[in-house]
Amino acid sequence: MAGGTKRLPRAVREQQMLDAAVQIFSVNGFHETSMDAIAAEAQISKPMLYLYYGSKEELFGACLDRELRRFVDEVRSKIDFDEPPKELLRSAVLAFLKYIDEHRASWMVLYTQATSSQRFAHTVREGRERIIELVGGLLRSGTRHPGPGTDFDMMAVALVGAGEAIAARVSTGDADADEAAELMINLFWRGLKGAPSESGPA
Amino acid sequence: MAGGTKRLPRAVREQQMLDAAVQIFSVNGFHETSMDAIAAEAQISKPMLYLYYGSKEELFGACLDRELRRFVDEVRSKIDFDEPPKELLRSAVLAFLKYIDEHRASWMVLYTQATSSQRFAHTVREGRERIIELVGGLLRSGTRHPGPGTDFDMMAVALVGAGEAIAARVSTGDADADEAAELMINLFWRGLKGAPSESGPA
Amino acid sequence: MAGGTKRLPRAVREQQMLDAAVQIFSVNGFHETSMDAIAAEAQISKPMLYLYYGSKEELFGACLDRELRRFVDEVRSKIDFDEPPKELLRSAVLAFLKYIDEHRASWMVLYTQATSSQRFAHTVREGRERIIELVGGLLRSGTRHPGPGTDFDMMAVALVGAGEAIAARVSTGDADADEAAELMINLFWRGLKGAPSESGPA
Amino acid sequence: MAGGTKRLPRAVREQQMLDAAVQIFSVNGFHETSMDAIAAEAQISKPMLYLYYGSKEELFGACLDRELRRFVDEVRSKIDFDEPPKELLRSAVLAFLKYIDEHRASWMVLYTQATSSQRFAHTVREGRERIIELVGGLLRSGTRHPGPGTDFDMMAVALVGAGEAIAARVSTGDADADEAAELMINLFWRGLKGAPSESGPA
DNA sequence: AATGAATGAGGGTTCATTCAT
DNA sequence: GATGAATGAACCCTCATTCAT
Repeated sequence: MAGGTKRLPRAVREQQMLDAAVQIFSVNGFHETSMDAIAAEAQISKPMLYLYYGSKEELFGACLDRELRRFVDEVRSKIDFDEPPKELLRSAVLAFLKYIDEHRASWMVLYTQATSSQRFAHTVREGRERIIELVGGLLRSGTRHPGPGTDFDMMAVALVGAGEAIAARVSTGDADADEAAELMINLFWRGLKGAPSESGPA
Repeated sequence: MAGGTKRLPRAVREQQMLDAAVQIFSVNGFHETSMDAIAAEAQISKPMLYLYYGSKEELFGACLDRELRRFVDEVRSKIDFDEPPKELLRSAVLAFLKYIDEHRASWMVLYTQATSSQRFAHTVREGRERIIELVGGLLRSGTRHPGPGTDFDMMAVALVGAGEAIAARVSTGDADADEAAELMINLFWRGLKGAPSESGPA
Repeated sequence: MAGGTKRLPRAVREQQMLDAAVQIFSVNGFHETSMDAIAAEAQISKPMLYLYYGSKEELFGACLDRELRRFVDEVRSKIDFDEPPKELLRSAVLAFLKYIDEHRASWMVLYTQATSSQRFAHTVREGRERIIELVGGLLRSGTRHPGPGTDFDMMAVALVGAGEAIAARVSTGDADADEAAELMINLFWRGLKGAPSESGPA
Repeated sequence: MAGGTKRLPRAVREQQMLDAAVQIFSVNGFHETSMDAIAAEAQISKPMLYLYYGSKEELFGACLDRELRRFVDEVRSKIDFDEPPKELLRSAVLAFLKYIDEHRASWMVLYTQATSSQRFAHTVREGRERIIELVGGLLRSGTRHPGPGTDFDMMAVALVGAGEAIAARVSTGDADADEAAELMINLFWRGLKGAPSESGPA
């Protein structure tokens, strides 16, 4: 027949499927997405999905893995550890928010979806931990004389959490990536005391 | 008969059901929770759930409503707007984290679960907005001479996001509520520059 | 309390319930009617229905019995066996169609509903048989010299069937009871040969 | 693995399912038939029913459509409009009753069942109307000099109604198709006056 | 006499998953 | 290599029916 049956190398097929899966998962969420829908979006048959990924969960996991890796790689590539700390922080925050801004549908929602099922807490937590470690490292390396009890990791947790929240606003178009980055940097660098007005609270 | 099957007034049963539903939903998530499981947990029959709440979605919505209201009420009740700003901030952060700490299973996971289904984004978003407004108000009222472009709401978004991230750590037992509160307060009040060591980054 | 609990003599209650049941059954059909709906219509509680009628089926049966009896009684009362046959036939047909016309919602639909479940075939069939016997008797008594093979009962079956079909038209307002009666009488009395034109088919 | 589970082309399965559905629906009625029962009768799994027909209602509708079409086709094919009117009438009545006689379980009960749910009144009414139009056309074309007020359609309604009633007797085995046809033809052609005895009523 | 509270049982529907071709 | 055909297993929901008051 003319239409459907194309022979594609494995790698291409895999990406094609992941693209479709990410797309549909990000729109409908894990549970509300059917394998039929993904197969339809990928323009292949369902058994192919199972042949390549084994199960819906594994497919979703593969989506998470790819997107998280892409995200980490992207952000890593945008920062230069030789920069002075403040620039480093700015670069990282900007890279983070820019990535979110440019990959709304895929990453942000997928990230959200993943947290919904205990089954993927592992993957997401790991991804988030990697980011937190990255940020924690930034903080540690940027601090000349750290106090003995300074919990850089927990600070990184807060930073990343704030980043995610701001990112959610960015991803919905309710905030501008650049402005939000500036705000975050100021906020974290100088704290509430160092609000833009330079006057600070009492 | 032992003691299970009692005639209870409507109000009591309602709470009993909500308690069970919150418990199970928080552990398994919305989609992975069956009405059977909730009924079993509440030690009642399934039709009762439907008689009182109409559908699984409505039941989940009722859970959300109750927990969010409780949370907001609790935090609100713990802060005193007449305190000086720094104390105010401390009170709020502490109240927030304490609440999470004491209602791990229920609130935190339920909060997370709710974001998984597009259908409840509304409710959760509203709840979160109420909190953000609360925090935004704190900031506004605590700042003597705000700069003209100070975006208190976006700052509140960041703070709440950071709080949620820290809260997640608290809720999993990976952080102590009091210590985490202290860290957050310092972080936000003085920024990274004013890290506990008082020495700050380069 | 003020409102609900009224003491009514048994007979009154029974009729009140049957009225409600007939009303709802006739609108929604047997299977699509819930006992709740009937109780609500009758403004009593469900246990009362069960106390008086035992089950949904028995209640429906009671409805059928009452309506069928009323119908037969009504038609019987309108015809006078001393009239000449043609007048007798006219009276019967008219009484039949008039009754339908005046009890559309109740009888016609209930009659229809009843045929839907094997369980009530009995009651309905019996009722219909009584009518058919009545009509068959009319025919028999009206025929001076019946042929040996004349199957008056089967003729009555046909008459009643035609009557029901016409009645359905009457009950939906698509036919006028008087005109329809005239047509039926002519049709049956003279057959197609004796159509109104008096000319008849080839 | 005896021989049940075969891969069958779509068209074959469709008929197989309809056959089973007609069979079970006709015996138990719409509401009292479960999809499980139909699936069991068709020796397939329930999801197949849903894959092919979407819902119980649609499946029932498909049954109705097929059976009504078959019926109309069959009766139409058995009559020849070039015959003289009386023969035409006889052919039609015979074809009608023969069809019923040969398709008792399926058609007659299905026809009856369909009237039980408001949802299928439409389909059945349409089918009946088609038949009535057919008969009305027969009458019209068979009458040389119709009177101005002759309501052939209403006469057709009566004829079809009588036919259905007779058919019910035939379908239960309480009447012979041929004898019943003869009776109907005589009755309609000559009316009660022209009863078999040729003597007629007073 | 009357009812609010409660449930056992079952039906329609969907989906992830797997054969057989 | 690729797929149309098929299903087991659950899940949501409803309803006739019955206690306990």
